[in-house]
Amino acid sequence: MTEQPTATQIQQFQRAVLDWYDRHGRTNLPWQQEQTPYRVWVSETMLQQTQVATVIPYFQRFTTRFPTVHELAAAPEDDVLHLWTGLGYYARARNLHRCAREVVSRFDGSFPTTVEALAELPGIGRSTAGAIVSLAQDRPAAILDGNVKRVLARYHAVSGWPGRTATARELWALAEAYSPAQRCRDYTQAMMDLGATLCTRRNPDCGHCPLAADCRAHHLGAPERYPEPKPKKQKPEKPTWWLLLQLPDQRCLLHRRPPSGLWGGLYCFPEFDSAEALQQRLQELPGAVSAPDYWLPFRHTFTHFHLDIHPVHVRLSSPHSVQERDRWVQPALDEALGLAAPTRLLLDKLTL
DNA sequence: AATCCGGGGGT
DNA sequence: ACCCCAGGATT
Repeated sequence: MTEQPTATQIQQFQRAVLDWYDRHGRTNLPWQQEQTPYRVWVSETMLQQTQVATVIPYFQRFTTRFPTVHELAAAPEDDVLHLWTGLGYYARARNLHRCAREVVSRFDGSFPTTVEALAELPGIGRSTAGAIVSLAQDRPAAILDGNVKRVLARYHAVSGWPGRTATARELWALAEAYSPAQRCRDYTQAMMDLGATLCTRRNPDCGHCPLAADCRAHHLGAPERYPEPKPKKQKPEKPTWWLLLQLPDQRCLLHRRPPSGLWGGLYCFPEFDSAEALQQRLQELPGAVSAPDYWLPFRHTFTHFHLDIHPVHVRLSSPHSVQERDRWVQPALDEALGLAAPTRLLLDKLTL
């Protein structure tokens, strides 16, 4: 168990971090301009499990289409998922939308001002709530994102994987201990900048780090050993056959997935567990059907398994009536629908 | 307390 | 091929 720092150590730590921030901190990120609770919330949500460079264009499009929480709350869910297409972790988008509606209906469009109240909203946890309070309101609140985890785990040589409860509890205690009463916004931004630019996962630049003098991992000569990696297990492989049904006018049949779970709420090609199951479905289709064209399978890897996708392209002479959840979609048109990355990829190929 | 949820960029 | 990233919800 890591011992808590003394008051003197805390002051040294904060001064070193803030002095460094004044000289080297980042000030030009899109979400640092006009730091409202809404913009901080959207950016923090996008940045969960997603890197800054990837997020920037998504953030720009999203805040242009939805400048305030009111436009977001008023939008159909498909519009929100559409702007999230390719970002992954689509539950984030659904929670964002639900949360916007709650903020508008319950709080008249103004975000709550305490960590506790914020963390009760869908999609906002302890860290994101702390980010909104400290960054948008400049009031004291700790965050514990990947950057802060890395800085603190190294500074105190905290053992264990941060996904373990005991390790997370230690890191949170340290994050709270160092969180200052003044310059809350600058401190939070400084810790994220430190983790993102110097205290990086590999090849940390300890030579320029303001905390190196008292960093235990640095003194051990092995900063990269902290935080400890997640214990890995091998991923199972799952084959799937996707039916790419296309009309003479190029439109394709897409099916809306259930609202929760993998790719929840997104539109996908009809999927089958085997080629035989897909062929059986073809026989049930009304109208003339071309011979199936079996495309080269490709792999889409998730956190926990490999999905081996076997696309089967079939041309259909005329559209048949479809269920409520199904739609005929023009692949070239960027319709307001949420699509998973492999679906977007195949639709692009179908326009050629 | 452990598991689930995407996709991309770096090495 | 493998690493993991500005986490939160669900079980």
